[in-house]
Amino acid sequence: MKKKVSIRDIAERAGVSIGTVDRVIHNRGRVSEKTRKKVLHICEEMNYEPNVLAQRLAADKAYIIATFTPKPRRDNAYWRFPLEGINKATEEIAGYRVTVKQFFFDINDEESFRHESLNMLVTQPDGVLIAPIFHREARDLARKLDLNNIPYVFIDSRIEGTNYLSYFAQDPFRSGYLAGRLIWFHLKKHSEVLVVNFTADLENHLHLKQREAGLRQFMKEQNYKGHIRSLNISPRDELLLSHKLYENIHHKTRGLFTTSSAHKVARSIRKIRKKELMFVGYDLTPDNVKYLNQGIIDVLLCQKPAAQGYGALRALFDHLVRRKEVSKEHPMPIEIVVKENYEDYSDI
Amino acid sequence: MKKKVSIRDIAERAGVSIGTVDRVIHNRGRVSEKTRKKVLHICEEMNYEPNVLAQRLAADKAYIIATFTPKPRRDNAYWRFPLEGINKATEEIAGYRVTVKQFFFDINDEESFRHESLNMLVTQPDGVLIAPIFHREARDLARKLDLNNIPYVFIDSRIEGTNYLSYFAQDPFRSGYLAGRLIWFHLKKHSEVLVVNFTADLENHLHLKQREAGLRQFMKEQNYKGHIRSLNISPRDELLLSHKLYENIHHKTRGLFTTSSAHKVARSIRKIRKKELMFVGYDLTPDNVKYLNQGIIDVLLCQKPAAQGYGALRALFDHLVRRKEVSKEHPMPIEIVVKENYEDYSDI
DNA sequence: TAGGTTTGCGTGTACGTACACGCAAGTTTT
DNA sequence: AAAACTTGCGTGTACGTACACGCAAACCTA
Repeated sequence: MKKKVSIRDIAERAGVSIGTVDRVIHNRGRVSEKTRKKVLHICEEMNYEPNVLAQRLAADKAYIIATFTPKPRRDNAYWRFPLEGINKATEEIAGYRVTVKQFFFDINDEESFRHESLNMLVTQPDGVLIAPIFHREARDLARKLDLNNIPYVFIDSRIEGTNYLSYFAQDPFRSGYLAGRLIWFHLKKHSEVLVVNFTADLENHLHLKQREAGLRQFMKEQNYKGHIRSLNISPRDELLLSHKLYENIHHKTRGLFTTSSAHKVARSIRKIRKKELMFVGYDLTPDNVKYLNQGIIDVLLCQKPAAQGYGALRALFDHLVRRKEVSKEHPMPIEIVVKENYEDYSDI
Repeated sequence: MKKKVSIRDIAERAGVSIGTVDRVIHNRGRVSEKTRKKVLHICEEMNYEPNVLAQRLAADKAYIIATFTPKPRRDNAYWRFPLEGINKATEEIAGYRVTVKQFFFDINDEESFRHESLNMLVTQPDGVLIAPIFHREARDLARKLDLNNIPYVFIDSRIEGTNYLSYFAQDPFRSGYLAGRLIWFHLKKHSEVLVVNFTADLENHLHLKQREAGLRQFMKEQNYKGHIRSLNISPRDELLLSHKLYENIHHKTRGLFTTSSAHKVARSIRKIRKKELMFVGYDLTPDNVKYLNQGIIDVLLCQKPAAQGYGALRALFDHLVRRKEVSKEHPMPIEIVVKENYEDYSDI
């Protein structure tokens, strides 16, 4: 194939040294206007494109990317998945002089977010991946990063009004809307649907609220006449869950939608006759998958957490190292997972 | 941060020259067993990983990758998608001295496959991506490539008994099995299911046959007592389709499964009352999506054709350029697509 | 006008790897 | 035993770019 032109070729043709060409290309100044024009013209003419390999090799800069996510724990298996994606991307970009440092905070403790974010900042990262669980604290962190001109990417959700490089998250309303469709397949004319929100403060977990809103919107658009009940229950009252469910599920109930922690609801309703009930929940955690396999849960909506971690890290890499344009928006697909295809989603 | 170890570091620690380390790493021989072991041991110990950039720069080889897929046409929109994935991957690896050349054949003409494959071979590609539509011809091509030690990757399906580097395709049986589950959600005790195979020769399109087999297997395992009809119709008899469908769909029919060309069936049954019928088909072609949006088709199973093209090209890149181990098996996930999330699948 | 600064350019080394070559010591062939 | 290989290793150059350094000539300052 036709050989690529190098700055040496340019230099030769222009009758100058490669140093001069280098200065022109990088706008380092100290070149006469006449020479500059000439070199640029020849670059154009010979269709010069820099050799990325040689650039990176010569630049020899070691990048540091920091990740900042909730610490995965037994009752919080979900956050292992983004880490898997992060680890995969880390492996792939090994050899490019990029160091990825992982930092964690406690998902139930705003203070740990503040504290650990400082630990992260002192490593002087060149880019940061953030799961902005705590709105206010995450916004403060974003501001600091903006001040220092450090690019950052959000996963899971995003903070409006910040200057993020990109985000990778699912639209909660749309996913609820889709859940509506799935339950709809199974409904009869006079059935009922039960929505379970497992949280103490629905207003502080807007994505759960939006999931429910999406489902109700769908039913409304279908002119569904049956009743849609909501059951909001705090994690503190977990012991009451079983009782509450029995109270709210009866022979007309043909749809069940949990906006989080599907496995807890699944455990409670194990004994209810199942073929009658279309049960849709979220996320492929091991606990949830167990009940999916048992046929208690029918569908799990997946937000591809591993892909989020993977994509976000690669976005930072593309931006920092490869200097490529990165798309600012990355709405994650809403994956429909049933017993028969959940294996497809066990890896990234 | 900790500097990456180079072969120089290895050489220093081992008390040999970098040339020796190079010979060990590349198995060029002419190194005493003792030295070899020592160097390898130190590589392990220092966790040496080659710098891809420097490797590529030094090798200074320009790779050629050829792709060989059906030419996308108006009645064959599907094959645009793999190309999109191929183009995306091509962009990503631009700058690594890799040239991707696309070759096409006519999906209805075995002769064009043979002919174009020769055109492809004369470019002396270093790796090939193949859509093995014609079993016998594809096998011949694979043999030639094997003889010349040119690695190749299959998409869409694979030819058993060949020495492919990797494949990216969906398991047709499993996808039919999954379709069974989806239709099952909608069935009543005494309903019927209709399966439509749109082909002249089911034996020559085994993946369609396997899709149907998967569905039947699922129903069998559920102890489904209702009837499952099969309607095999040749594309030549397309005009009869409408009539045949009316003949085979009646008030008890609550499931409709097309193993291909869903849009043609959809067009024919537009006028049949719909809410009663759960219609599952394959592939997100524009025609199919149109009927998905109109509510005629309920679910499309997607085999991620763009991801297949993308993954296959990257696999070749990883193998040739990055010399990384490539997984031989890449079963594609079976994506469940409904009206409410099809947009998520419009890009890669 | 001596001294300093700026402008404009070339040279040299480094990045990490591949590979051709060379050379001494040991081994086989004639 | 001389000639011809083989084994085991080191050296040197190339890949294309970045960047520090150096050095004239031109320009400015006091």
